[in-house]
Amino acid sequence: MIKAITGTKDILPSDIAKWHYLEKLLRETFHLYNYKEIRTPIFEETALFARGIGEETDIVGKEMYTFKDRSETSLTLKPEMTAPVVRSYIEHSLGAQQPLTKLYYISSMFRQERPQAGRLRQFNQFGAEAIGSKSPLLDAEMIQLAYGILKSLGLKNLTVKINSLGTPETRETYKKLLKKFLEDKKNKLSEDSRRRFDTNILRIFDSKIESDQNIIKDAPKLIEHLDEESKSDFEIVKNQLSKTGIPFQVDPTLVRGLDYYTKLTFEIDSGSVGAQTALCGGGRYDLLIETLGGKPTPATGFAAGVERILLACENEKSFIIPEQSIDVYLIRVDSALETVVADFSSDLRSQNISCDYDYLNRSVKAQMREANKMNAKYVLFIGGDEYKNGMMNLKNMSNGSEEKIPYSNINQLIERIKTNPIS
RNA sequence: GUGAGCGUAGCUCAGUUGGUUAGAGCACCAGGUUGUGGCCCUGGGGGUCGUGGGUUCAAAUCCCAUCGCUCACCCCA
Repeated sequence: MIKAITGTKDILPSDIAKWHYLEKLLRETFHLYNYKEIRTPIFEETALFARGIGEETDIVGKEMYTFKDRSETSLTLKPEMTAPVVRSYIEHSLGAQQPLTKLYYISSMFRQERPQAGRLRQFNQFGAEAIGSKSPLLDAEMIQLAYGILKSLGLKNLTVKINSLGTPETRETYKKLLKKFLEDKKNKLSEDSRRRFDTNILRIFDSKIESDQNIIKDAPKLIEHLDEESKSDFEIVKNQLSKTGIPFQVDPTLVRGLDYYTKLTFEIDSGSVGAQTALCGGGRYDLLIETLGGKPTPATGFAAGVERILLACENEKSFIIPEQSIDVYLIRVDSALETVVADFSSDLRSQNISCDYDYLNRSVKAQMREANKMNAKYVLFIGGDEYKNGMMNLKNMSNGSEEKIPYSNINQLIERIKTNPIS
């Protein structure tokens, strides 16, 4: 038997409803904030991610699905969406049409990691990017937007963490400071952290190893060495969050694994999804556009994991999807009337009435069971004596009542079904 | 890449110290008055016990290998 590739999942009809529910909520919410959808190709030139995300990141270093096409071009299945969106923004000069571009997306991403709870190799993210403004109000809006969506889904167990990484200049100054502090303690650090010392020293804060944490806890904090603008922007974000009633905590160790972040970064965690707690992560990336060849343009955004969110919703039973139903199930009492039933179905469907019937030549009892299983609101019996007298039987499945309707008057039938909805 | 746990019906699982034709619940199909659902009752179909090898008179059960799944580490959504 051929099975789905490791780390990929089928979304079966039995659980598609909650995806639709979420997608509808997303489109409505993004519209509320005036974001427009963008769709980019599933793969890109590898260089886009190498340059955009950063050569030293885990994503680029070991997680990408990279392959060569027949012309030997190196291609990569997108592991995240910010770089492609920025590429598209530059390529089509979206910024020339208006100074601020607000975009959202819902799409599959690919990363070759070992799967576990809340982690897949093909997974879906939704997110937003606002390109063209350095206003911290926009950073606050991102958090508000993401947090609002999670709240709308009924999620409770949420933590919003924020931090500021400052401008590149202050970050460089700070890195030197940190390097100086850690210099003589370097050989006490774990192997991973010693490697980070040279590649990306800030990520040492991410280490979960206790001995590392003991060393790093007395280190100077980036947040205490911010430049004036980063500092005041951070204050504005915090004020704005407080005003909109979003609970948050400042986490000076929140250093995200993508190199392009500047100033504000944030993460929304859930306690309901296993070890992978981050439902959503984002922040400001004022340098990325020029890194990818565009004009220097400030930008901010976030990405959220659909599977993780749905997992949290499932575990918290945060929302309930109503059962699916159809309006009418047509039952043929005489097996000779198959084509009559088919014709009636066409008529009903053309009038926007959802219906179905038995294609397996089963007994009336079997057809009734089927109607019941499909949550049909009505059953229409066709055949027998009524049919000979030009009538058919319409049965209301919630109260069991039946009424006769002339076979020739389909309008009366449609009227009945439409004006007599069962709540 | 590293570590741990688990593979028996479509699903959830039972299966004794190795011992007849491998079971249950749910789901599916048929029937329970000639043309009517849910509840209930009766019957039925469906399994290479993940795969390959080994031990044995005898393997779902013991041993080895292999594949797959799950969870965790790393990191991230």
